Amino acid sequence: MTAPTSPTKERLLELVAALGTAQWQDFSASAARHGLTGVQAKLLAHLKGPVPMRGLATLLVCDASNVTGIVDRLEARGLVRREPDPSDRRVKNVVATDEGRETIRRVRAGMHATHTALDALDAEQRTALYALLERLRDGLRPGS
Amino acid sequence: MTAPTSPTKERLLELVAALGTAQWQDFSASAARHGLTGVQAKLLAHLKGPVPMRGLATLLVCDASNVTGIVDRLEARGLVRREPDPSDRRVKNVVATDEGRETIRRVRAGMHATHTALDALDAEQRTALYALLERLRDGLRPGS
DNA sequence: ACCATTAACTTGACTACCTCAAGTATCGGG
DNA sequence: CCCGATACTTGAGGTAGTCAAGTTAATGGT
Repeated sequence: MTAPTSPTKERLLELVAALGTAQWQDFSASAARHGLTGVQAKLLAHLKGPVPMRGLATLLVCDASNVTGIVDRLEARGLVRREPDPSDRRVKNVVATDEGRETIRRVRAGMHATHTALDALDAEQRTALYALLERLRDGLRPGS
Repeated sequence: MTAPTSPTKERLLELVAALGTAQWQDFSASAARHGLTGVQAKLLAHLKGPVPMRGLATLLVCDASNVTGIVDRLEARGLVRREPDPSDRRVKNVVATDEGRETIRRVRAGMHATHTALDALDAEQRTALYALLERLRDGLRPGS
């Protein structure tokens, strides 16, 4: 037989969980080396442009009041800035400062374990992995 | 060319992160439906047999004193039991109660998004995914 | 056998994260 | 103009995480 009987869903589930955990550990450890918590770095990672507080709460899947505290701490370190939205005075847009952008870049670059793991795959494997993960994520995203 | 140039490492990194996050959200949401936090459920998931507190700290990659609190709360709910280790009186082994085992089983079963996502793959895709993830995790595990 | 070291666990103090309820300011439609 | 909805903040309360210190028990060397 070509395939040694496909792995059970339980085994796959376990593996996906283990991978997610390992990746988060790697990310958090790298963030810690730059004086950030994992959550702070994750928020920073979402700031490719200005994002309203509410939008961050949606992205992080948490209450808006939680975002207030995280942004407070990032702002105190000068990695992020709140600026008023010109078209809606209720909204505060969060923007990464130059230092913030540089910091998150370094955090990503410092994920040694993840980089090493990905380096172990050749181009073909990466393409296959990408396709499979994309498919998985699409199923994982919306609702059930 | 057959492959549309393999995806950049950055894109793959991002995808792995997104997948990890989505999976954790799904797990935590299912745990919450059973009155548990994600961390509590994760600890419970490791209890296939008796595990000393220290071992749990290693598995969860956190300080031993942190485990004390988590186990306290699980024990208060009757999902877990501390029992003395016969061969080393310093050690307390944590064991899941029947209710604890049943609860974690239900939490896993309640991960609707993950199950749906995995159901979208055929046997061949699962086998390929499993192999790739296993490879990734092995690289992600030890040191750099 | 004895003592020093080391290991497992808990406690206490402190911070971060997270949610909910309530409050303030603003927006937008009738 | 007023009412309801939306964006954000604040405060209370609980979980999660770290570090330092303390207790108890195992262990190794002499």
